[in-house]
Amino acid sequence: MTTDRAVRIALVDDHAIVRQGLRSVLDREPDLEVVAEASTAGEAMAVIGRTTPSVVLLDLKLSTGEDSEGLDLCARLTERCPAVGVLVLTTFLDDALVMAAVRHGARGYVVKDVDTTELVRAIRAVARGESAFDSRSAAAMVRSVRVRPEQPTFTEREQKVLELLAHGLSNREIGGRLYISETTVKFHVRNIMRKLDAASRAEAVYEASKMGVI
Amino acid sequence: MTTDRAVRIALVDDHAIVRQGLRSVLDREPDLEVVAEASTAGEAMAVIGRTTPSVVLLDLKLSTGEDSEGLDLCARLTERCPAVGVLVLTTFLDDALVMAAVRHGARGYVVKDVDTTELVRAIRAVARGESAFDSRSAAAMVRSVRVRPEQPTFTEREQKVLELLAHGLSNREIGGRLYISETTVKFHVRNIMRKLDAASRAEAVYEASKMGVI
DNA sequence: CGCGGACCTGACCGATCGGACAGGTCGGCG
DNA sequence: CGCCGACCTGTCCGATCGGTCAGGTCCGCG
Repeated sequence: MTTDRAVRIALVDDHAIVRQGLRSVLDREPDLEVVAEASTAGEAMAVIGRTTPSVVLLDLKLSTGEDSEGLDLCARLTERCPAVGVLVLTTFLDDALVMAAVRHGARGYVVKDVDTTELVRAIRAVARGESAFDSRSAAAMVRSVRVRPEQPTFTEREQKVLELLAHGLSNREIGGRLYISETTVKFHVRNIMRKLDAASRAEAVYEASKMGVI
Repeated sequence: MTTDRAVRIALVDDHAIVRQGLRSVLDREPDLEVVAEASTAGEAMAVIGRTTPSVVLLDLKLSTGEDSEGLDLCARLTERCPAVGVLVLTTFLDDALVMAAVRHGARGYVVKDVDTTELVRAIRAVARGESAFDSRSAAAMVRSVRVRPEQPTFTEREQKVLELLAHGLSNREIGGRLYISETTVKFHVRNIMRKLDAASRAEAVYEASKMGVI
């Protein structure tokens, strides 16, 4: 009768051996129950729809070797079944991949060589609706998000201009908003572009956005 | 003789009571040692330079009530002393603030009402050079990073144009790069702007960058 | 076999941009 | 005091953009 209280888990990994290993690890935990397995994205969608797990352990590298298949599955899963939490479980750590997984709806990211207690802890966290990242994955997110140290500094005025620039305002409109002339705005825009080494306002906005200045 | 192996900690919080509370909690852990306290940013910089802690517990809300003071301190700390790990410890959870802290060099973020074991675990993780976020902070990062579900889809061509757009190329240059005419590029740019509801290419790049399309 | 979608191309025009001049004020700092 | 940096203003011009017409091909889907 622990069934209705147990965390229902689906395993999505193209390696049967890995699934078997996970199953044996998780079977030792009385509150965890593996209710489904799948080796491909299509299979996963079908079986998950039937078995309604609360957590999906997903290896992004599926048969095709393309990450996109796993990411795509991740996005479709979280869209169709918002109740299920996707916990990505991969062999290698890739900074960009962590970010990509999160963008596609994953609620956690764990590298396969963490010890089992940490994996189990992550699963329980995701089941509770929380997020779970092992320390290296968290570090990867930090690296992806953190600004570069050589970040140029902007004056207050440039900062304001930059924000309005990003929102698509023309020089004249920015001038009106800041009570300065269009010419002055062009002056600031030029300085901004110079500092960011950008060839156009579009690139300036891109660089500034990347480094979190906006 | 545990001193040279202990994690040296600095407490930066403008409330003496909070510092006292933290100190009593951390004193119970034999491997943790509070070596410095500070209530203002200036004080913190001075005392941290002298006592060389490996972890700084930082409350972003300092006396001024402005987050910027704490963020600024965070940035200066991590710049001047890359060896110290800043673990942000705040009362309230603010999605934007988590991101801001990370951007300014923080290696962890914990809300004050976590239980002490989790706090201690986070401190040890940061001391080891790892990252540490409690589950709600991690969730905040996820929310900040995740794309909105209403994200428009771009055709392959639009995707390419968008990338070159972000790198500051003009329509003509993009056309040259993709072996299509300038007119065609303008056609794609218009569609991109329409999909992103942007008034200019600059705003289009900003929106696309925000949602991780580029 | 039509229909739509993605993709491609042309011409035209006013608005805007990017860059180059040439100025100005104000406060801080040596 | 003179210098510098942030900020402000102007004029001029060619390049580019944003928008609007008008067309076209190719392919998949009903």
